[in-house]
Amino acid sequence: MTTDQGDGPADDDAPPRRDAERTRAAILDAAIEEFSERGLLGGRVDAVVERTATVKRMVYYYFGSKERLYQAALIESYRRIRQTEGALHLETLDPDQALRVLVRATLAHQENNAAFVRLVMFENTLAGGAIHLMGDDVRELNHSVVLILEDLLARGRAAGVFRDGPEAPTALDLHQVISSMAFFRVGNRATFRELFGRDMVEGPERDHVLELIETTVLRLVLVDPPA
Amino acid sequence: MTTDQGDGPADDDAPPRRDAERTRAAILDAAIEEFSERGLLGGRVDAVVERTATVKRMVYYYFGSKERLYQAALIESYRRIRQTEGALHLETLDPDQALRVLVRATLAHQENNAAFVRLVMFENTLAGGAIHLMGDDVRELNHSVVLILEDLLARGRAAGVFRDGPEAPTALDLHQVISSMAFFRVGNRATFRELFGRDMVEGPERDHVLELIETTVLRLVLVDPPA
Amino acid sequence: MTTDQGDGPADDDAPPRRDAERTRAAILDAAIEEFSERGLLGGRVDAVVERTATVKRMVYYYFGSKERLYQAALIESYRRIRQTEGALHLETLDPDQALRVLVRATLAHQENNAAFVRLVMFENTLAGGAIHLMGDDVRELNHSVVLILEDLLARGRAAGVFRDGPEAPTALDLHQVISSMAFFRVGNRATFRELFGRDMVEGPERDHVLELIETTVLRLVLVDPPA
Amino acid sequence: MTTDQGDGPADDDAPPRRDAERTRAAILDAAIEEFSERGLLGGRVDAVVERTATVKRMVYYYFGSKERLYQAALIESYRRIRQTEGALHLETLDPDQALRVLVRATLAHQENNAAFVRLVMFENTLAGGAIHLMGDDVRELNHSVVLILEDLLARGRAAGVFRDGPEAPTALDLHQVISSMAFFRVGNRATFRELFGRDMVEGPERDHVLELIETTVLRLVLVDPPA
DNA sequence: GATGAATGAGTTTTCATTCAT
DNA sequence: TATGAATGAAAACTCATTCAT
Repeated sequence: MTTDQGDGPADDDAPPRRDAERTRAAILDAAIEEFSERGLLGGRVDAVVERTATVKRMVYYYFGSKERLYQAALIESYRRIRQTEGALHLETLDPDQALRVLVRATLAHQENNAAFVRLVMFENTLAGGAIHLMGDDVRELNHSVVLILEDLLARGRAAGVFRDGPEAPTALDLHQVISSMAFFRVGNRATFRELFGRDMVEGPERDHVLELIETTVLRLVLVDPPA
Repeated sequence: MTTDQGDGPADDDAPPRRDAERTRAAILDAAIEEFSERGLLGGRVDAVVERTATVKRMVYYYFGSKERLYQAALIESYRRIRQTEGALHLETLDPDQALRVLVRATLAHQENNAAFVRLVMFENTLAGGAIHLMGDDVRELNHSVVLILEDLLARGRAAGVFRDGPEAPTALDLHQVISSMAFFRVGNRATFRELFGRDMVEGPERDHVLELIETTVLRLVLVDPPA
Repeated sequence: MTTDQGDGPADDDAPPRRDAERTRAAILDAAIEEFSERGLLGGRVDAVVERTATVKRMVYYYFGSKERLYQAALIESYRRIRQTEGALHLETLDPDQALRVLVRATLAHQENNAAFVRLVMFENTLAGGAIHLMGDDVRELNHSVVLILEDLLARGRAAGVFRDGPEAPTALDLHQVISSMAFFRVGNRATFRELFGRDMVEGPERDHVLELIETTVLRLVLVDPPA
Repeated sequence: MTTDQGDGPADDDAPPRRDAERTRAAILDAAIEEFSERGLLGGRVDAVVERTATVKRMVYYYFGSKERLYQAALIESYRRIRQTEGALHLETLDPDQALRVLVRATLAHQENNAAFVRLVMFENTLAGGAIHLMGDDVRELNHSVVLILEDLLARGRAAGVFRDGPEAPTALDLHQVISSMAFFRVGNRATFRELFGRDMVEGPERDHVLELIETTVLRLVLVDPPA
């Protein structure tokens, strides 16, 4: 996103190349790791630096404070997600198939971005809650998911396969349900495995869990769910 | 947990005598608050004590270390839940009604015990995850919910109102789905409100959200869900 | 020394028998252990109590303070040594044989009373040094060893087997040499073994070390030492 | 150990610049003093720092923990001894003269390095004993003394002045005997003075004690000791 | 831009000792 | 005489941040 690797341009002859950006990016990477593992309060600036080739002073040079570094890590995390999404081309699929694909994609995505999930969990545990999320772009980004769902629902209702009427779930409802189960799967994995012996992310029960979540969502919207 | 052991006298209103149990319980209460607000890493022993009439030394007198206090707080939190549960008498209700009541009770409970939810979230964010939950009693306690669900499912299937067969959800499946949505509602409330403008816990959308969750669970198990 | 075990007298019918003395003695025993392992500064009152059936308050009841308890432990330790000594009947042996016996007895004694040796070492490491040894009885007790040596030396000189004259060692000289080697053997055992691989107290080199020390002392006083 | 690494400039009298080595060395010096006076358990990090121009934080910056600082002090102490030794040129002296010089040098050395003796005493009083001495360099260093003694003994035996045969003392034997008396003189000085009125280190009996120790060692090895 | 040394305020933990019964 | 609870002072250790080069 920021580093300019490889095909790089212009001033390659200046001995200290764009090390600035590289250093900044390296710190950010390390911060995402550190904070996603221990949160804002538990994460240590020293630990961030140790994951890096630079020294502590640079953190303050580039980010000013631990808190601002945390915020930068959070935003960067959201940004990376946006890149991954989008390319599902759900509009070419039947509504119910499209919904299945979306659910599976969401699950896969959070599975591959546990760091992101953890960051959001930490964010929610902070006093005021969600304080560091400022920025309309983040809000806008997340809204796009709702738009996709809205289109999906409209097509499904038009086709008569999705429920309609005042009782039927809205796009935001669907997003809430999907997010709930996707988050819980990754975020509460440890506790759930410890207490009930089920690993929702890896191992033999993984497929069953994915099926379960997909089914739950589909039965919520389908007019005529399969037995 | 409370005082008045056996031979204890009547005058409970006497000036606060030296009372080990009372002191211990007060520290534990304060710890649940503090840790649920800031987590193990963020919580401070000083802050725990400030919520109390005792001094810091007593924390170490009774609990040994900050970590052991945290663990005690976690276990006590689980214990309190058990007390609330159980008294629902679900066996006297029709299966589908019973399931509705159970869902609503779970939602209400977590709503009233945000501290508990937050503690579990913090627990899941810790390195190894769920490390502090050791103790079979906690595991056993949580298992009771699954047993209740199993009975419920059996009755519903016998009555022909709940789905049956290899595709049908198990008791643990149901528990996972219910927990997912109950946890997300309380645990991710801040982020969700910030990003989508919906407050899942209080305010005008509260009822809609409760309906949504109940419907999601019911449609998952009902053979013939209402339109 | 203090406890009154068994053949005990008088008021045996009073239900709480001489528990006072028993408690005091138990604390003293525990204190000797604790302080000989960790010294005055390193020893903890809690640890003393844990080696006992009583509680911490009793330490203060009987001894007033940690320091006074330490002092009591030190004195008691010296007292116990006195009991062991004395019964060697060296006067019935030839002077050189008597000296050999005395050396061996000293070595054996310190080997069996590592706690005592350690207490003395700790005492010497304390700031002022030997501050807690006050009491003429202790001084007198130790002087008895010198008297024994003086008698021994006189007999040996009279018999012409021990060196005489201004160059010859005095009784105190002998005591110093014997004590040096006896103390070092027990007190510096760990370091010496670590650095030179020789265990001076146990194992295959033990006999050699005992021989060495005996020889060193004997050659110092004998007029005509064996080749 | 000292500063002025390589490119360093000339002005050594400039105001105390930021100098890592200097700070580290100052802390180490202070630690040797503090720990030799009070031991690992009794020594306080605050007290170490007070002997210094730096602050407590630096102890942890450079040494990590109190225990590691103690260990560094112990090793540094051993290192300093090595520097003092070696330059005796014993090989140019007659064997018996050389042994006398070595004994006197050892005594003088420990007299001038009471801190070292005390550190070793403390080390021996610690639970496991000599635990902090790890490091082959320390072991190797100490072994050099034995090598010197071995050379000395060989020369003396060849010259017919030192005892030979299975009964004769080994180099390690000699080292043990010398160390015993040198250690006792400094380490048990306080107790010995208190109990027997003899100050082995200073005062009128000093010379007598040095003579005594020298004689004891010499008579152990000489074939034909003087009357 | 980059770097290692330095720092002060805070945080957990320990420990001898006293209180109330 | 015995006991468990309580406590304040001090100790070890941590951490975000800044200084000097």
